Amino acid sequence: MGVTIKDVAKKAGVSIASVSRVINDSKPVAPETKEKILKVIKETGYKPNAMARGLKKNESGLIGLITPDMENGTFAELVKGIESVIEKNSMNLIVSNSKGEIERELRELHIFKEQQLDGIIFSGVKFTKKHKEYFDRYKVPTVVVSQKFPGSGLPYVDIDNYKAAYQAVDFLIKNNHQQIAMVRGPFYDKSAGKQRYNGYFEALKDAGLKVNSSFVKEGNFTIKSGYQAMEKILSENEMLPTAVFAASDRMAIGVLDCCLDNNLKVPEDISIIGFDDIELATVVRPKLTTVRVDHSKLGEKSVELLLNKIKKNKDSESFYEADFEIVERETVKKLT
Amino acid sequence: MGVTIKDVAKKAGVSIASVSRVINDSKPVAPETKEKILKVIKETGYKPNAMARGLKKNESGLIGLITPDMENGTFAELVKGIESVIEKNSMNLIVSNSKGEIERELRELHIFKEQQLDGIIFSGVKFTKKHKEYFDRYKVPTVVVSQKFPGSGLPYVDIDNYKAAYQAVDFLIKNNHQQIAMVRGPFYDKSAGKQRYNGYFEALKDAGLKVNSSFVKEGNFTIKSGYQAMEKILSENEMLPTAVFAASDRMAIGVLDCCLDNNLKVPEDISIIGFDDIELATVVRPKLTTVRVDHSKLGEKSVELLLNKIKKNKDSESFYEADFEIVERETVKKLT
DNA sequence: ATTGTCAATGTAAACGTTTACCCGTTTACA
DNA sequence: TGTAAACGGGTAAACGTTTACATTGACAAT
Repeated sequence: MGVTIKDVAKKAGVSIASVSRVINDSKPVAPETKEKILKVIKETGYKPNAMARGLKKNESGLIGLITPDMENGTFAELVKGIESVIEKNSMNLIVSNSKGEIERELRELHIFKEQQLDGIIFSGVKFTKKHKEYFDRYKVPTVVVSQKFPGSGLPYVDIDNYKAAYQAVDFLIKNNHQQIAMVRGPFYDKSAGKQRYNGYFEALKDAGLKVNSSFVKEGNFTIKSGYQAMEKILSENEMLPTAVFAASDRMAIGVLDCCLDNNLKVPEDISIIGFDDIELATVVRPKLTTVRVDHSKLGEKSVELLLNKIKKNKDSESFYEADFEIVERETVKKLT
Repeated sequence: MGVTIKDVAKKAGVSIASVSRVINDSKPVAPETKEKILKVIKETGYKPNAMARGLKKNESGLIGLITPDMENGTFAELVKGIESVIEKNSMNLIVSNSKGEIERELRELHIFKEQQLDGIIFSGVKFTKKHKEYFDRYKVPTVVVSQKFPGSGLPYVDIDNYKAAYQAVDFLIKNNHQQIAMVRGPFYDKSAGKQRYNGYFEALKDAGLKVNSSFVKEGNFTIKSGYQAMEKILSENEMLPTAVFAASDRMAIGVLDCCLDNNLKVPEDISIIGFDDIELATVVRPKLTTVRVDHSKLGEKSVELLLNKIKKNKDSESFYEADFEIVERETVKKLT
């Protein structure tokens, strides 16, 4: 179909080896020959066939990203970070949405194996026996992002979810809140969702506050689920919390919506703190106080770790924990 | 490295041809043989190498998406639509962000050619001579999405931007607004941004309203640019508009923010209508009245068109125009 | 018994590269 | 001047598939 290395070689009156050498400059070739070849390449618009090259060199130049959710507001930022370093290494990014379904996730992993991806950035929701089998068998270089999966042996890039949650709740406590509710995410093994809950729990405990189980409700990180969780908290408790910690900004927004719809003023009647600091957090009124996580950085770091792993760089870090920071905006009130 | 078709063949005591036949079921093979082969495949975890296959069959199973912006709130939805149909055809999606820079865009296109992508979904910002050269030379099947590029000869999937803008402004007029400002996007050729402005212009003209050039300011589709555009409108005019039409929801949110910061009540003092209906539109207070565009559908349709083009389906549509609809929320007030 | 047909399978070429190996010329140095 | 090293460049094998073509054997029809 297109023009191949043979065509170029013939037209330039050299062997295909020479052409290969100039396009990769893998070996010196005489200036005149080089020029001749370059000229033909320009004329014909020749592009080396990545599949043929990949087959031979056993690398595809492709990195895969599996996420459970592309609409959570952090995805774009994550991809931005990933792309920035992928681009520098002239690789390409394949994305795929598992929708949080294990079956789909596994299927994607297998497809990625077939496609001969050089590495995978994996933002899974759970690490099952099947995952283990997969990674044991195929050994595709992989790094986990925004999650940890201890015991999987996979390097990860994340923040310290426990610590971040602890500090968020502690921030509330320092503002004299005592009745603190939480809208948490689902629990899986040692997942981020679980860690954030642990942080909440310990912060309360350390402050000598009792944790009230009807104050914690589960959501699934969507705005709607945050709304519904807050509805439950409102209806099930006579004495309302003075503050709520949501395990994601989207859920926090749902909480906020719910409060507003129930004529609760934020932060006068009730304070809210979120998690992530997505763009939404700053456009909502009142603006959301939250825990800032630099997802773009997480993206960058995960590719860097992955690239190290691909190059079998033995003494490379096997994890990275990014900083976080509480950003005060308008949804937390200091009680007197 | 991994297990290949040869290994499977040897272990099953058959020829590689037979193995190939069962994994593709391209030709009948005796049930017992088949079973034997299948068993070995399962045992060894054999996966066909997509690069080898692709090289031979001259197709990669890869579709590329180029967008200028992944953080505009429509991207996730678009990709969702794209993925849903790509998945059905067991293909994979490569994404790439041009950041609206022509150079980068062109570079991506060339990389896509090298990677032997089967097709490209192109959301460009401008169609230059270099684009034309590229498509003329390489003939990679391509469909344009959320844009048109008449004269490029490329099929497109979009809405009728002119009509949609016209109706949005007409909606304002029907609510008795007469002083209508617009925050428009940048103009390129016959771009969507231009079309939306034309719709605004004509709607005013048809209603016998004069268009006031200090009422129209340019943004670049970000929230911030919307804010700044509105600041200009506010500062440059003694008599303020009673309504503003923003060419995207994000800019509309910027406008809203600016109004709020300037103690203008929305919609009491000023009405706003946006464009796109991204999720943000519903979480902002007051909730944004806007023109709903189904980006997920646009995504689906663009892959469908692309697949037709790849299969050289001659009598396939060469464009698709999706519906849109005005969704009334809380930012437009009916004047009396 | 001979031929023909058909199904199942095998053989080998081809896809477009990279690269180990080889060969011929030139250069450097004793 | 002779020999070795260095250099430039060509040949061909290999990467893991698919597939056209060839082969085999079984069975039916003559």
